[in-house]
Amino acid sequence: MATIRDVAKLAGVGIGTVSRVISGKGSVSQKTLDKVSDAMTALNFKPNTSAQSLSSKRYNTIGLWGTKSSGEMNRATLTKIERELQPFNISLITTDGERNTPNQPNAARQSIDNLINKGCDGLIIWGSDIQDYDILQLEKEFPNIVLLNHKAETLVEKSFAFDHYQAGYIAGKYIIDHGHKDIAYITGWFDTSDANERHNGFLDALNDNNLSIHKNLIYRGDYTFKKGFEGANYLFNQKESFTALFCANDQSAMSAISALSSRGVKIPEDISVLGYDNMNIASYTNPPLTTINVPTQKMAVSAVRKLINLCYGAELEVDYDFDIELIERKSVLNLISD
Amino acid sequence: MATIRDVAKLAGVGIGTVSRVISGKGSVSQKTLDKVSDAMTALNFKPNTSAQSLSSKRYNTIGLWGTKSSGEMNRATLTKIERELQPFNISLITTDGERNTPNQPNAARQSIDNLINKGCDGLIIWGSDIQDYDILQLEKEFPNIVLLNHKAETLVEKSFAFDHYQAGYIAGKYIIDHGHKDIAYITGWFDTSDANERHNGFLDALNDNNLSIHKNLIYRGDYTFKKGFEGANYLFNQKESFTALFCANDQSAMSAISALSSRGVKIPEDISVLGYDNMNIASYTNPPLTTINVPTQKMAVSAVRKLINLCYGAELEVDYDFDIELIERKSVLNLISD
DNA sequence: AAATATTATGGAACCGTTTCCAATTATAGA
DNA sequence: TCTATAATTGGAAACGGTTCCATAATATTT
Repeated sequence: MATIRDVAKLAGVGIGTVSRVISGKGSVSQKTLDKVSDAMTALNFKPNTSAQSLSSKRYNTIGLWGTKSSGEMNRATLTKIERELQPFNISLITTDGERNTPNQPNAARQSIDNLINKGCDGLIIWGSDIQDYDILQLEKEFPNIVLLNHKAETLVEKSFAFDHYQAGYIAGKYIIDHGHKDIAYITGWFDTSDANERHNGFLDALNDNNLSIHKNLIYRGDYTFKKGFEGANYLFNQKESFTALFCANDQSAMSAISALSSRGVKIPEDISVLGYDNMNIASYTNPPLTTINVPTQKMAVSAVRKLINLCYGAELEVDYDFDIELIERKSVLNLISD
Repeated sequence: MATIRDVAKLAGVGIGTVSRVISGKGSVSQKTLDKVSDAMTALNFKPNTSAQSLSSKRYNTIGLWGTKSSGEMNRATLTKIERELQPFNISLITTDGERNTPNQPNAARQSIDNLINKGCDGLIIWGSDIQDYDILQLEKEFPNIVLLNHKAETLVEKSFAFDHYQAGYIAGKYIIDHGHKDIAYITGWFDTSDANERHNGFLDALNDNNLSIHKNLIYRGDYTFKKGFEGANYLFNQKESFTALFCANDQSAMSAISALSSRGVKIPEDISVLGYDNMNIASYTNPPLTTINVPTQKMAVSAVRKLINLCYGAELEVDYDFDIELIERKSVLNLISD
């Protein structure tokens, strides 16, 4: 591999000049620029990134921290993120992060530190798999972070999330407004604040309308197809009947629909089902799934842009306002005739 | 940040000794080891990865090259890969790679070179988005590569794939063995050799049994839900009727089932549907989808291990034999009474 | 106890950049 | 033409590790 010195020698200039050409900073006359460029192509010179990082303390790399439980972290979003990074020639390092456990109360922070230590200029923290306290602490020591799909109160500028409470509320309101009074609910996994907010929003919407869910009609799910399927069967077997079912995500909604359909239940005539996420597939279930659109990709784009701004100073358009939209398809029946 | 020299000074030893402690190579007496370890924790010393890479030419990083079109690259597989890497403390850099186009005949190679240039010890090439010729050329210059979900004839040791032709053949055979003669087919996207092999395998199975598909019953899909849905509607409207439908992947199979179901078609009584991929959701469709299991995660694990072996010499168990398994669920009816 | 082999240690040189400053050259103004 | 100013240039020093060799300390053999 050719080094900067080889280039300098061939071009008949000093190494400082070559460095200036590489970075595009500092002034170089057109004549020398040409000489150096020629030498670089002649030698197929590629700057050594380790050397660059070592001396500049700039890594041109950002880290993505998230855990397997952040299931939404799908390839499409990852691609979106990479697309934003590409023009700046910034790499993305992904991690399979750890969550805190009673046994390892610092697991999250430690896996984050590991990631930083690999040489990241900044970090995207995906999801709510880490406590706010830890986030704030981290941010003090390492300010180049951005939160995706999670909001920390004192870090609004760096938080890219929508209002989960409101989203839950909208879901509840929609079901009520369609005349349903007997409602069942397959929950998600209650390990993050966001999940709890959505949950509370949903329940509050019912409360505010003097409705409540019979405790036998709440099934504790975990976002998986499996639990959605099992949950629907469980609920169907209760003596309490229901006309509407809210599922904490589309995956459980889809498998719940399958479970119910295969028992001869007509969706939505017998039971309405409302999902949450608006996955690609939601338009292609039978019936097409009414659900709540989660603007993950938009949030991801803005989060990355903000991070680029923090790390490298580039001024990019950043959005903090993410619409929660209820996508009306065919899986919820309106019981109110007007 | 503390450096190796700070540690050396505090521990009262030379920098070489500290380096030996870090790497665990070379001999260090227990006494000095303790002194150095203490100093390292006291100073919260973390070796600088750039400096390490610069001087050792080892990056502890591998790159994952794949394009958005390799849709299977889902979070679950990515997590599997990261899990294999973690014990060795190796990072993963992902890219959104480019494919060659008539305008940019070297796009793929160039995006690979970029990735290598970021500092990778090795590369996972995911999918068939690059021509064999380019792969062989690359491998000559940069031998630490491994192919995932693609087989290059002269690179068997580095190829981790199953036999797509056979998989297609099995699919065709299964449908025939269940007595179907009027068969429809929603294809995939014919841009990779693997897709073509699967296609040929499927068609050959029919051929070998003196069956063929009416040209009106072949719909050119692209693996998306959308095309599966549209394809099913298109096929249903043809005057030629059919009792079985093969879809090139589960996504199209699922949306095809939805489309047909919503038109009152009973699956599998009226039309049988066979998928391909065995996605998580396949067990939870209505009816549960009979499909062909693609051992993506197993292949990924072996591919990574082989790569670790190539890059770092570790001897790990590597598998080259990936079963193609037809998962029998409820979406294909047996017309043969016996 | 002396000779020899083995283990442990220190530190200079090096990896390939960036940074910074001093020196040189070009340009503009008087 | 002579300064003053600005643009351009060269290269030493620094970034923080690894490597390697010479040397010192210990253990083993005779």
